[in-house]
Amino acid sequence: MPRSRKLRTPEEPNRPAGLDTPDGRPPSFSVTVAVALVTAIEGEMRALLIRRSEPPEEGRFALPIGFVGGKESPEEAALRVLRKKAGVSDVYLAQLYTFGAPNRDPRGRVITVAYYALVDAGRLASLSPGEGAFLSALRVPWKGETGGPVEALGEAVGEGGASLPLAFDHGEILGMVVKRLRGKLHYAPVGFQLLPPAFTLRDLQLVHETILGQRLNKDSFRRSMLASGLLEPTGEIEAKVGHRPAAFYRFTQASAI
Amino acid sequence: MPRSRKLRTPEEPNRPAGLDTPDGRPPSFSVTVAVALVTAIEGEMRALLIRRSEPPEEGRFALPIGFVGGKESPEEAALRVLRKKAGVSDVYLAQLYTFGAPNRDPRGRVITVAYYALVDAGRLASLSPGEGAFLSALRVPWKGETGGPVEALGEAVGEGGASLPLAFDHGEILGMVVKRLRGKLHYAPVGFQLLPPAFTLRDLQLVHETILGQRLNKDSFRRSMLASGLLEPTGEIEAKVGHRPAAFYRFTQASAI
DNA sequence: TGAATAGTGTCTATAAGACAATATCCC
DNA sequence: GGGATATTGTCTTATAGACACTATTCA
Repeated sequence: MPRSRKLRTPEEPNRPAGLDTPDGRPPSFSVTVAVALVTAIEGEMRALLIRRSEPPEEGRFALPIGFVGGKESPEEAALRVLRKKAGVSDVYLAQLYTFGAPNRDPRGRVITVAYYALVDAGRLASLSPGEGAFLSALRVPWKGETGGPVEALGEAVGEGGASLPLAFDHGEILGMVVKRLRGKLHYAPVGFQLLPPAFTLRDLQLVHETILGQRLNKDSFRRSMLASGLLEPTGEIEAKVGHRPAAFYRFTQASAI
Repeated sequence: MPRSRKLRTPEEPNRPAGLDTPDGRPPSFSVTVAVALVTAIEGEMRALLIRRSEPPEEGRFALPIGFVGGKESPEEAALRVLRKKAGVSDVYLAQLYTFGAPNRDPRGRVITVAYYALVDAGRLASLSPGEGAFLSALRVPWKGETGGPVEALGEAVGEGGASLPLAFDHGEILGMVVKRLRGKLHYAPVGFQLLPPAFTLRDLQLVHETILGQRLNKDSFRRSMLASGLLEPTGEIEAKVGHRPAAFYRFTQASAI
């Protein structure tokens, strides 16, 4: 039973014992978080990107990233990064995937926990993203839940803008976000995190269509959403819309996704 | 552009620069993996547990765990742990969630990447798990995809065995596995990872019912599975079953879940 | 032959898609 | 009033559940 060393040394802090590694000693990692801040605007998925001003990947576009500090959880780090790099708080945040390939970062052993955050487009308009940060439109080159990387565009998808060079594996991460959201939509009311508190059925359908990348049947969508019990009318209706105003709804559940 | 230090020191390897942390310097982490090796036997979900023979959590029951080595990815570490602690290779492995709360482990800062592995019960019978390892039945105290921890039982669920004390947050991890599998079942043919290459529709239905924790309509299940195009008859039929033999099927897709 | 489950066919209930008709607002 | 979209209602089609009936094997 050689449980061995009880003493700590600076370069090897106290760690769980009795576990096996190839070289016998657990190596040290840096842990970072990457956050995909996603919204839906005018039928497009968009994500916050920041142009990198220094190596590595200088000049390429990256998700907000940051180290996990010594006294915070990865999730807290993600929220801190969102606050600092994107100027947003109180957003829905969920863990996506953890990357840790040995040669992922040439400068050392790094584990990255990727998160995605959802926010309604209206709130982003009044926020102050940091230097070089902007909302890039996403082009998804696959259907359904096939998966794979997505492209980030400088302009709106419909305007044929060139795709931006993405740093690291951030194109893959954004692709996983889209795939995850499409999956969630099958059984969870994802949409309301991308919408203001009150919205019309048309707004909700457009968000669903934007996430799924395909048109939906209007009648069926109305019926199923109204029958789901997740919506309740606010009593308000649209104003000044040039046509019959739609009723506003809110979600009856405060959480979900 | 103070990209600074190119030199490495033992206690602080070269790390990405230009990122913010509360204390200015990225701290070091140990990274571990925990693997839930899950199967379905006779209508029960089961997972491999190992009784811990040393602190912390001595005497409690834990998933197979291990450090991520210096030259392997977390996924490779998970496969290595499965091979060493459970004696299994060539299993379906998927990432589940990453845990990294600051006080998760009293001995230092640890990030744990949790995985789940699926294997058909027949294969486990011929394998040799390590010392103190066994397949524990899982009792799921919630319905649908509510989520929450599950209990591990020393005996079969139906036999009223006492629930075993689980180490760390492994009850939560197992609960997340069940929740994840139930979610996947809505849109992916999860079942075939828990079945041998050839199986009857009854076998498949029992696996689905075991995962979901509820009975399914036999007629609808048959129709939808056969209409899905995911199954094809092997041409073989059961033998010596005391009743009309069922046809064997195989999955037409080699991957999925 | 009987027990037991596999597999088929049919009917019904429910959900989804299509489409027409009406309602309501702003210009 | 005209344009535009919301909302309601009805009809059709697809899918899921219920159930009766036949088929096949082994004890």
